[in-house]
Amino acid sequence: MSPEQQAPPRGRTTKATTAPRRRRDAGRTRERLLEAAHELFTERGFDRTTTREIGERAGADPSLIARYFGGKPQLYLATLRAESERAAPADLLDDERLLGLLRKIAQHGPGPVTRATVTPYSDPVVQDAARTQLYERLVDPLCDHFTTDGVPQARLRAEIAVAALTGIVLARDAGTLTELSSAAPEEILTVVHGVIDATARAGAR
Amino acid sequence: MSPEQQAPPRGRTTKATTAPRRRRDAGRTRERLLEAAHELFTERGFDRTTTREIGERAGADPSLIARYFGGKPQLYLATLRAESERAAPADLLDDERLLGLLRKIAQHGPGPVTRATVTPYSDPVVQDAARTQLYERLVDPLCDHFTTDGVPQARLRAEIAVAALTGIVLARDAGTLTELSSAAPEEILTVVHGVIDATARAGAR
DNA sequence: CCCGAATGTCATCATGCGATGACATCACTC
DNA sequence: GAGTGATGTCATCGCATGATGACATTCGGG
Repeated sequence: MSPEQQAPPRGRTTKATTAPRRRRDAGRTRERLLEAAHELFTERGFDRTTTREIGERAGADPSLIARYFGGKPQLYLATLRAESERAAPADLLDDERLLGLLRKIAQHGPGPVTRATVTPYSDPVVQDAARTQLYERLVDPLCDHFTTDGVPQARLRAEIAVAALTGIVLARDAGTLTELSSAAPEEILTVVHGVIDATARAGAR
Repeated sequence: MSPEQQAPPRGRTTKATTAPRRRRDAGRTRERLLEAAHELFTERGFDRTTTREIGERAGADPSLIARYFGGKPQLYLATLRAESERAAPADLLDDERLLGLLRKIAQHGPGPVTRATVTPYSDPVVQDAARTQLYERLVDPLCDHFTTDGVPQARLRAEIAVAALTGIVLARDAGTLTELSSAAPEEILTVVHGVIDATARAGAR
């Protein structure tokens, strides 16, 4: 077909140093699979993502998913773990951090954890892992904040705040609500902040 | 196999009156399929629901779905239409109506329209139909309210309010956030109202 | 240089899905 | 009561998916 697809442009690496430069590198392949999986799970959710797609994007054979991770659900779990190591707990009450979060999501899409908030997954293990992440990163920090501020029903209100934020972020990503989807993070920051703030103040006025 | 599965317990209906009592009734079967589909689409979403399940719950053969509706996507569309005929536009700013909405959702689960807000569907026709419903029933009424109240960015804010509400309702249904899921509609009404209210007031303080 | 393990590729299987069409059964009209 | 279209049942197809194992290739150590 395409002339591009010629013989591998291999520089015949003179065997070179016994350096980490390997053409076959399981570790690297594993990483690429993980990355591709994270992207696709983020874009389409767990169910709509196929192992073949993951393999294609990672430039690896789908069968390696089974070999390296055990299967698609285990790959998903690995994705969650990787995400949790990278991301620090977010302070939703800090405008700057909130804006950062919105920007990051606008750029990279909501994470699998976010999606799991509103979409129950088939595999209970997967569902549970996602929930743990959600609490550690969003609910608990906000709940602590509310508690120290003397907000009643701190936990319930924190959960409502996170749920509302999740809805906003996911709707933005889904494109169902046109103006919301096309608005820049800065444009919605004020309102989103107001929403989160309202969960703390409602009724206590 | 099982003794239960004996000859059809047919009461030999003496032919009886020429009354509407028919053993074969396409209209009724269609209805049952529609009901079952609505329930299942509501519980698990479009993708996770199979035509065989729908048939089983409806007590009808799955092949009738193709015959009566054209296929699974068309059945989904019929579900949306049926839902739209039943449900009137909801006024999210009225506490009583909002409570009624929350109660209804707590009882029957969120409708397919609600779910479509945050989960893009594969079929664009389906997605579009869901969006139309969403605007007519929730966004537009709220937007009008905001406009007459002189709220700036009425449309954007209305969309954010609907998105937030959707997140709350779906998270409640998903069971991911424990306290939110177990709370009664009355318990969260105040906070939810505050959230919607906040979309109008934020920044204009 | 050679061997065994690690790594990657490929063909294939089993399963579940939606769809289709052939066939059986019923209901209504004449 | 015979015929005809409507209605329901069943077997099966084609397709996509995740998984599996056989095979090919490469790497690294002896």
